Amino acid sequence: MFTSEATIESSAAPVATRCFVPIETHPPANPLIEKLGKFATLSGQERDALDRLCRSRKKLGLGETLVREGCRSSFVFLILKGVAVRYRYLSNGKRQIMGYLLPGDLCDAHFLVRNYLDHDISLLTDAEVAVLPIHELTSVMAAFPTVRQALLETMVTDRAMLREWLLNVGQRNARQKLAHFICEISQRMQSLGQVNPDGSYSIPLTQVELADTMGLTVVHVSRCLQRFRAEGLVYWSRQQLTILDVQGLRQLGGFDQGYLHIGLEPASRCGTGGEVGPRSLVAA
Amino acid sequence: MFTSEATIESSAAPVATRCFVPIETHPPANPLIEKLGKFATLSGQERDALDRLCRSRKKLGLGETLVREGCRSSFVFLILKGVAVRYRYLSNGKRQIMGYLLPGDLCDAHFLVRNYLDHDISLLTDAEVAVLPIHELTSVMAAFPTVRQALLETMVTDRAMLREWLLNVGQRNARQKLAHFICEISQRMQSLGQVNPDGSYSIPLTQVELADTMGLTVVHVSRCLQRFRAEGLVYWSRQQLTILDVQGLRQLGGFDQGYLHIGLEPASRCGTGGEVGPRSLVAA
DNA sequence: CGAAGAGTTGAAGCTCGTCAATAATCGTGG
DNA sequence: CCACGATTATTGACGAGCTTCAACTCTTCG
Repeated sequence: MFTSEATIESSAAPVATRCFVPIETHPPANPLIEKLGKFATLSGQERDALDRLCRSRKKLGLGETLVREGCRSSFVFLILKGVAVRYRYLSNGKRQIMGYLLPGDLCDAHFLVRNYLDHDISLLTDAEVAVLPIHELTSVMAAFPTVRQALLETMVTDRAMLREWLLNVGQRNARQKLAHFICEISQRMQSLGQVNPDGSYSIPLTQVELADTMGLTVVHVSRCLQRFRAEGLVYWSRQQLTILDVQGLRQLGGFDQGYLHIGLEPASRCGTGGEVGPRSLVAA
Repeated sequence: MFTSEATIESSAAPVATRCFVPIETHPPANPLIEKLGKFATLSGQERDALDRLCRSRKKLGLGETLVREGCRSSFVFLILKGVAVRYRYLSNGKRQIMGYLLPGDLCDAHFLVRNYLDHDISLLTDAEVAVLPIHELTSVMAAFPTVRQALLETMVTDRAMLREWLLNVGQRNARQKLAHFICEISQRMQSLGQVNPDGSYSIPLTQVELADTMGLTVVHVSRCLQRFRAEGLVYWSRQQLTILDVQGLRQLGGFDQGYLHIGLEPASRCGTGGEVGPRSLVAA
């Protein structure tokens, strides 16, 4: 039942799996370049500059905190390998997870403005990060407008993801939330090429993280996941995620995927100059 | 009630009311300048450029839609007077409100990147807006780095507010959500000087908006508000908001206010260069 | 005045949280 | 290698918070 699904990706059609690893195939490629490459075409010069920017690397262990609320730093971290999580605690001990950082993601945009962080970021896995000096990053942005533009786009994308999460947490029920989130995270993993040969994903999240992501309790998450399994939708166990029924899952979660801006050239769907439409309050 | 509004500034004006209206007092001041002025000190040249940018104005009516999902435009709207709301619908008819736009706020950052909007924005009141041609805006940003920086900050602030909302919707119960939101919106109104002489606020939101903001039903919002009233916390009726117990409300909602970045020079609270702290998973 | 929107109230029920106990799994050290 | 504690996952019983449905009132506005 679920091997059949799983093999779809790997066997016959590797297309979806790696369509974002254009030319180079050497494993220790720079994930930042790959990521920005999705938003703009980078020249050799620009790629070199980015490579130089990431030269200082560091290995860190599971559970370490990258940035802490209220801190300012003259460095920005770039995730090279591993997964980090961004979150805030409430005084009552509850935690809201605000995002997951995968390879290629920057530990925040405070390089854009003098601004301290309002949350923590820490590691869900052992990881390797690059430590970018902000002033160097700034110079690169100044020297290469394309790079700056691409960086701004990552920020806009990030915000789009936040809005999507708000929608998810605010308006959907537990099953839908989970379904949507699973679609999102697997999509991101896929765009990074991090799909196992059997079509599953290795995602280092426990049910605790899932719960704190969607404002649910662990108990309830557990029950939902079990039902997913029983229904043949998703098999998530031992941090191995296998999606058995992609269609069903997307439909349940109302997942669109456009907002992730992963290598999609947004078709200009509608072009009403500065016109303001007539009164219209979209009747639900 | 609406005219008395304008006199607030001049009359007996309590301190808190006008601490963000530095020098000029002519009523039709440019709200964009005032807003950016909170992030940076603008030169006369810069102010002129911004004024020129906003020269094309337009009056619009309640319920009109400023921007529509999926559209791209070569203009950006700036709210001069009135209130707009940003939202998305789910296919099941549920709506999540993603933000409120008050005078001085820009109808989005798609001027930064070639990027279509993933939501609608429409008016909760009659309003006056300025229509900024994106290419002009871009030139101004190029010519005046200070302005660009300030604009980026508004974007970062916007994102901080989104995170705060996510926390709110995800982790608090109905009363806390409401309390938090009321703190936020009143704070923003206050920073705009839009406080009535009696200390109340005129906020054009119905309970429907409140519900869609926090992922609750109108019925439940109604009950909560009534209890607030009974408890002497807040009196919100007929779009007139009076906060009776600021302390109590803030405590209930866990409201901090720092994230709004309203005229606060962020003290560099903590200065650990690029150091990575020791393992520490903050035990709740 | 009549219609439409906004707010209120009550009853009933479902989703999800809470509490608590048990398994399963993992990392660590003896 | 097995034993140990710690984390993670599962299960059941129970209850609370919030939703749903429906009726009714009040206000606004043409």
